[in-house]
Amino acid sequence: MEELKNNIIEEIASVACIDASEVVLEMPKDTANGDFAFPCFRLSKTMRKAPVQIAEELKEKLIKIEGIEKIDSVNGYLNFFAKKEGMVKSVLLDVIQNKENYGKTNVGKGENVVVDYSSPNIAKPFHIGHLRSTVIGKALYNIYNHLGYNSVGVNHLGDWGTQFGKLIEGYKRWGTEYNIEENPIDELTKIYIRINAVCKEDETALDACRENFKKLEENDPYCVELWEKFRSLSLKEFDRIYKILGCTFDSLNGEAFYSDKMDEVTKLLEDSGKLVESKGARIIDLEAKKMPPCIVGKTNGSTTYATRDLAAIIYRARTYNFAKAVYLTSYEQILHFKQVFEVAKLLKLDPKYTDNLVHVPFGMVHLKTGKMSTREGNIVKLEDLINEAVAKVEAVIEAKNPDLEDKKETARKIGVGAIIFNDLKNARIKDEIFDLDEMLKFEGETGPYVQYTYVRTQSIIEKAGYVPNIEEIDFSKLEDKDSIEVIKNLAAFKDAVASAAKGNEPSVVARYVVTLAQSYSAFYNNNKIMNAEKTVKDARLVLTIAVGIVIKLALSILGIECPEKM
RNA sequence: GUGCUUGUAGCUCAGUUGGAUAGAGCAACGGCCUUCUAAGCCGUGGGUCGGGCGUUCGAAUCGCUCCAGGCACACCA
Repeated sequence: MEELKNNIIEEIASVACIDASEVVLEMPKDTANGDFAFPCFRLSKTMRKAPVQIAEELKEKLIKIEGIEKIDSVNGYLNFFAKKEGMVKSVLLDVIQNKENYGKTNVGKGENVVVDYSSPNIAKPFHIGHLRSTVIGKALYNIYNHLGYNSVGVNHLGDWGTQFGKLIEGYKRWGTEYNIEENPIDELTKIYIRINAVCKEDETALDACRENFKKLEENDPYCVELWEKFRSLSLKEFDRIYKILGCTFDSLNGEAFYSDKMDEVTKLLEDSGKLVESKGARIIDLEAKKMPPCIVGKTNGSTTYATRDLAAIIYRARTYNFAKAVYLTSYEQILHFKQVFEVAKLLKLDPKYTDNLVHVPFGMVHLKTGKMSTREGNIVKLEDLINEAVAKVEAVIEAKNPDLEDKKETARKIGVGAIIFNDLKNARIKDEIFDLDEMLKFEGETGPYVQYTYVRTQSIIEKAGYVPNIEEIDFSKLEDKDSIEVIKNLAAFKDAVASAAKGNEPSVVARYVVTLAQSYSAFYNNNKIMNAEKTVKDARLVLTIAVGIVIKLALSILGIECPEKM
């Protein structure tokens, strides 16, 4: 398909005497306008002719292009009609021969991309707000891998900061009232909410919390012991959730990991001569960049989130020699990362690192009642959501396919898939209003719909009971409109992945796989496979196999599993 | 107040580097299961692309401006 496109581009370039980079081809929405189109309008200025005339002249000169059977000139457009059989053959061979490696490239040249994602706060519930960072990050991780990068997934745990001073203070005051061994996160959350309420009323309590954190930074044994306890109990719970989501990390180095790496940051910033004192705090002034100052040292001497992020940049540059480092957080932190990335330029790192720090912000999940806040206690825990989704899927299975084997496992894959897909299908910057009913719809542009389409392909392959020899397929049997639509969508996979990486936007792949599934469903409804004449049946089977491969591949890139039956 | 961001069908959203008649899903209505899984398919209705001005052969897309929502803006992360 790319080859065909390149042929056309080269021919146009040579005939029109322009550079190939100036030839931009489109894929017309309406198939009546061909498979590729070249708008001649932009040439009209330099060539001093009407677009229609240019198109006509180019058409006359373009005598023969490999793989093209017809060229039309319509209203200033040059429309190219591909030889269907060749196009069908090249696409299907590509998919069938490469299987799950279809569309893999080596543009990443094995270089490391650090993906900083998920990053929940220790001792707080893993709620539906954390889901976005986790699923978008995981998808980007897979997307970069597919493009030949080596992704490094870092869960930058929120395991440091004043919040631990608060928890320690709360535990000191009322620790015996709560059973944190039994139900760590829920109980710690109660303590957290309670101490926050106290701090709101009582400034001295807040000071005590800050003092606790300072002690923690200074390795006070009591504080460290409590911190370790909170951390390990929380991680145990997170592990359970990551397992359900099929999520793994290459590093769990959170903020605490950098607590002993701050001095170097401070030293480097001092050396830069840009570190100044202001109102008792140590800051980098960013007025020249039209930003508020970046605070790297608090009045009481302890560090900030920014300092730890700077230490992390140094550490990751040295450890991973990254080609790119992407950070997944909600858009609340846009300014923070702008500041940190600016200050990072003062750390004397090779610019190849500091020029490739990318914050990837995403929209927030709101409840109908407003913003979620652990402090206020109005959150939806992810695990509760997953349980509801799986329960609903189980009910659907019971109604539609009660004889299904492995109902529980299938329900898990579908329920979790529905939740993940729902979070990935829209542009990441969009806010989301949490609506359980909306989330648990399994019809239309949803995860279960795509999975269902995959299951249909597998069902047909199973029923056929054989795999046709690709060498013997008569690809001319797939020249009907439905088949061609599927073929074009199969070919579009590579662009979808590339464009998702370019914009750090997994929704492109999610949209893509829906489109592929839709085109196959239409094909499936309009064309009988099993009882077609043998050569037709074989050709359609190969198409079906290819669709199965690409749907499964695309979903796996999105971090979604496919049941074989449902 | 400053900066960023969002605004497209009743609802949720797509819309390639500006291109041909602005597309899906949901909801509504009407069809399609004695034949490969109806979690499906086909059809109908539904649009001042927030408003205005501008650039251009051509604007949902680019620029300016206004309106509306959201977020951030010194010791939370």
